[in-house]
Amino acid sequence: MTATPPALAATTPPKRHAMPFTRIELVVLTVTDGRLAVLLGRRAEAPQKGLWALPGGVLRIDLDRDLEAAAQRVAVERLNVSLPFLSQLRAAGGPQRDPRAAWALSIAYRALLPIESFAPAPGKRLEALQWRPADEAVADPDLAFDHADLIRIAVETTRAEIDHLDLPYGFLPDCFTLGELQACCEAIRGRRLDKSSFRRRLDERELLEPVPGEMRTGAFRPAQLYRKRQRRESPHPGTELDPTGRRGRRGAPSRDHESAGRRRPRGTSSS
Amino acid sequence: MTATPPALAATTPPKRHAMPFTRIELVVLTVTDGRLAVLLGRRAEAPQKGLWALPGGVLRIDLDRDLEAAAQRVAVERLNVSLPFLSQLRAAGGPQRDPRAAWALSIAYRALLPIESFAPAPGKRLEALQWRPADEAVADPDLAFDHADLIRIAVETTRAEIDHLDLPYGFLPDCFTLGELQACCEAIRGRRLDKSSFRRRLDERELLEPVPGEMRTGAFRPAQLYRKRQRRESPHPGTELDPTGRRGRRGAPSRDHESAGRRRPRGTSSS
DNA sequence: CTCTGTTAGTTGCATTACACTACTAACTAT
DNA sequence: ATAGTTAGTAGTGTAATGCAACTAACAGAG
Repeated sequence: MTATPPALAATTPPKRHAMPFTRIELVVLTVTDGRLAVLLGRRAEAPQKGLWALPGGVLRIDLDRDLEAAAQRVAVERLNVSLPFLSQLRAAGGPQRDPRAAWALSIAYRALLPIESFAPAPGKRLEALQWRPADEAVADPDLAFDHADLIRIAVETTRAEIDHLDLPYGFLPDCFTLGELQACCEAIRGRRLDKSSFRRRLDERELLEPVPGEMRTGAFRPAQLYRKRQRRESPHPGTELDPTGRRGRRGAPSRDHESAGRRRPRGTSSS
Repeated sequence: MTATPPALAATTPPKRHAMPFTRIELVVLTVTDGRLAVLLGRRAEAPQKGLWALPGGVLRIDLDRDLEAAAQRVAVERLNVSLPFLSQLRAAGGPQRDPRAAWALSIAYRALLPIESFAPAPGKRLEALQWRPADEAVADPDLAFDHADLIRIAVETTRAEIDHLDLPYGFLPDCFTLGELQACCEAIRGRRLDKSSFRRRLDERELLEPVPGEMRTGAFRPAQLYRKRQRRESPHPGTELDPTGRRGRRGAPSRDHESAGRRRPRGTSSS
């Protein structure tokens, strides 16, 4: 193949081309009512005024230190909240995406939020906020722009993480029971999981540690609370030789000696 | 919920903010010499003139229909080739990334290329092209900008795909033998794979189909040629939320686990 | 108090997926 | 014919998982 001679290009000064209208869009997910839901805002201004859309805002190169900081700023401006679990989803761009500009580029970020510790309040340019079941939003033809596509990608990504046992800490409080964790994963995946397998896999991978003494006491039998375990450094990969096959912690946390929680057998000795 | 009155915002005219200097970077991978390699170009101009870097170019909103088209245009301009297997990797942005602009944004795309059917030729602004082993490039502190990071992400993504048995069709010709496929996967993963397991997994997932009658006859026993099988429609078996409403987390007496929908008959080897 | 319903947590077993080894088949070169 | 190399298949032991049954702990109804 013949290379196009770059002769003329060399003479061109560092010309400035017009740059795209660049925005951040937020796909904020939560688990509520046993289902995965996405936060939508009703647009208070044109274009697409009145339609439901993802919260988003323009990238401000005078304010934003990087893309993630931009997403945080947008979250504060539009939702009056900060998002601890942000991850970049993808970028979408083209000339037809937004009538405000000749060429619009959006970087979509995904956030996971536990709904109970989150009070969204509509901010600039939004009339109202609404949690919408994720599957419903993906199929909604009335969402503004290409936002249904972005939501679909966010949902697929999140579900794939669950299959990989990347736990959705973003949906959970600091401490949680295994039942709550499983229910959360089931809500995301959209199907029931097996309790035994689920716990065995968690145990083998040593992702969690019990919070000593802490139990969640509800209507029924109290449950041990767990929290995320610090990823141990693995400076010596593969040298974890342990022919016994015993993993770190084994057995029942509730049986974990007297230190863990109160043991108050019922009428066995008192009667 | 209480809507904050957008009083002041309404008075602001649709002010135009400065937009980031937006570029496309290409992480072009291939398999050569039994290893994963990445294509680097030596920069012919400032900044970082003379350093090895990913091929890339400025997004042209007057030319590019969307981001992928922009990546294709850049590939033609810089490498004189078109890239059939493109996928978006991620976006990176910040004020310190490129001295040419106050705020630089790069969208990185990954491409897979079979090296034999590809003749790269240095195009505009590149003095030379070079295939560099991927692991070496990731560890190279002399690469321009943050390109080593982008390469690392591309390599990790590609390796994860192999583990998932997402086959690297981009590295292969239309028809290939199972031995070639396995060698390719081994080069990407950087370790040997077991022939028996590899073929059994391929067979179970029904990813390939034999090209009838076609054999690759080389120095030794001829091998059957295979090609990618059209993805059969798999409308994700109805495991979406079951409408019984028993998902309320608390109060689900149902013992029924929604077990795997369709079961695949085993041993469907068709030889 | 007992009984019942519900969640927490464990155990055992069957099935499956996989790694490892070994084997047969087909071809070329000598 | 023999050696050498790749193609392709089969068996076997082990680990991962799916499934179900079991015990434990608690609240509330009666």
